[in-house]
Amino acid sequence: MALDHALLVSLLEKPSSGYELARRFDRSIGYFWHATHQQIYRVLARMEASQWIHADVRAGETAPDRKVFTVTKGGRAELSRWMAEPLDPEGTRNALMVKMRGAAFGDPRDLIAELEHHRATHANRLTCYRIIEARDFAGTLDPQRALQYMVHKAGLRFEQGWLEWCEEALDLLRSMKPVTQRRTTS
Amino acid sequence: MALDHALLVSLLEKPSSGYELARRFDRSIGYFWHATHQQIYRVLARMEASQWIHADVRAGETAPDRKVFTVTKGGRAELSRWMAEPLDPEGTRNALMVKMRGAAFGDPRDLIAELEHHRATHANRLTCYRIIEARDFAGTLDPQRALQYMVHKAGLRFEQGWLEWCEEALDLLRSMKPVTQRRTTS
DNA sequence: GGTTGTAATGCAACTCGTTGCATAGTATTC
DNA sequence: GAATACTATGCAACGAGTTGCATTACAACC
Repeated sequence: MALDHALLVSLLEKPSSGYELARRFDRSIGYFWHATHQQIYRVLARMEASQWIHADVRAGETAPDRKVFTVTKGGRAELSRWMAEPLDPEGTRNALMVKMRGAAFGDPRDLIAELEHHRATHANRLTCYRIIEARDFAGTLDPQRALQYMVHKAGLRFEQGWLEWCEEALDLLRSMKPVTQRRTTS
Repeated sequence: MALDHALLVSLLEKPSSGYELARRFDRSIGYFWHATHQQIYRVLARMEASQWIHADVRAGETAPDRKVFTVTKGGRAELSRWMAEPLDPEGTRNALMVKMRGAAFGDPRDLIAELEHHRATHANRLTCYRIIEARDFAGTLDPQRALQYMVHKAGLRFEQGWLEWCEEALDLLRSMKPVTQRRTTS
């Protein structure tokens, strides 16, 4: 599992409470890793028990006591251990691709609306990432920033890729005759 | 959940046994969906109970009785139901990106080997996909084929994207000074 | 003839991820 | 001053995914 390590990196970048992490995860590293507050709280509890992180309780400030977590030496050690361990490929999962192939067994044109929605989503994200790029990654960057930018660039690249693919797929679907009922090929 | 539906599509394309599905999943739809034989057997059992698929036991042929599954009318109905239901975005997860950001808290050059390995993997897959493209998707295609090709193209596009990104990231890492120990930014 | 390899199916146990709910204080709006 | 929304944390239960093991049969090798 790597949610642990994603959180360690995030906490090294900035010590935070669980709630704060949950929200930051919808941006930054979040392009490549999403987690709900539930998962985060559980993993934080586990990591505190393993003494990879240390909680600093700030009472009263806002509402219920805020627990701000910092990475300990043990946590840093665990992170380096994990960093050194080679990754295996990681299987992508994409239900849209399943739908594309499934479309052959119904009317392919029924997928048009879905694809248009995806195209719009990717276009939006792309715009958003470009704004962040201009704001946060202009000029010369220190090593940490440069690495973050490289991750950001992967985000840009993939949104762009999806966008182009959606266009291409829409062209295909629009060119197809309605109701191409196909039976199994067996 | 969509493993169910991925299997339905796969079975519509070609009725198969669990074992066969498990292997086919490492190719074709498998670029965008991976599952172990365990998951597959369990889902098949569940779907048989729901009468979405029907088992045809072929005894003796090979070793233990082979159960060849076919999609029933109920299964087709369920597939259309799912096809019509809109998808939500799907959060990607990529541990390599976590490592990239984590690299700022150790020696970034330690990641070079890892990235080279990824680059090689993506280059291999790309070659492999190109061979399949030339073999299976040349000339005019019927609607089902055309849809499969579109999925295949997504695979090509993303392998290409990763490959280029790996090159870019390697250039960055190689240009970085060894041992850039950084503390947290808090 | 015994070992190893591969096709084929499956159980059990565990961890990860998701969903729904609960609480509690603070801030804002009508 | 009551209702609504947001910050902040957490429990409980369930379902998805992973890992390790077990079984059976045929096929090939040495």
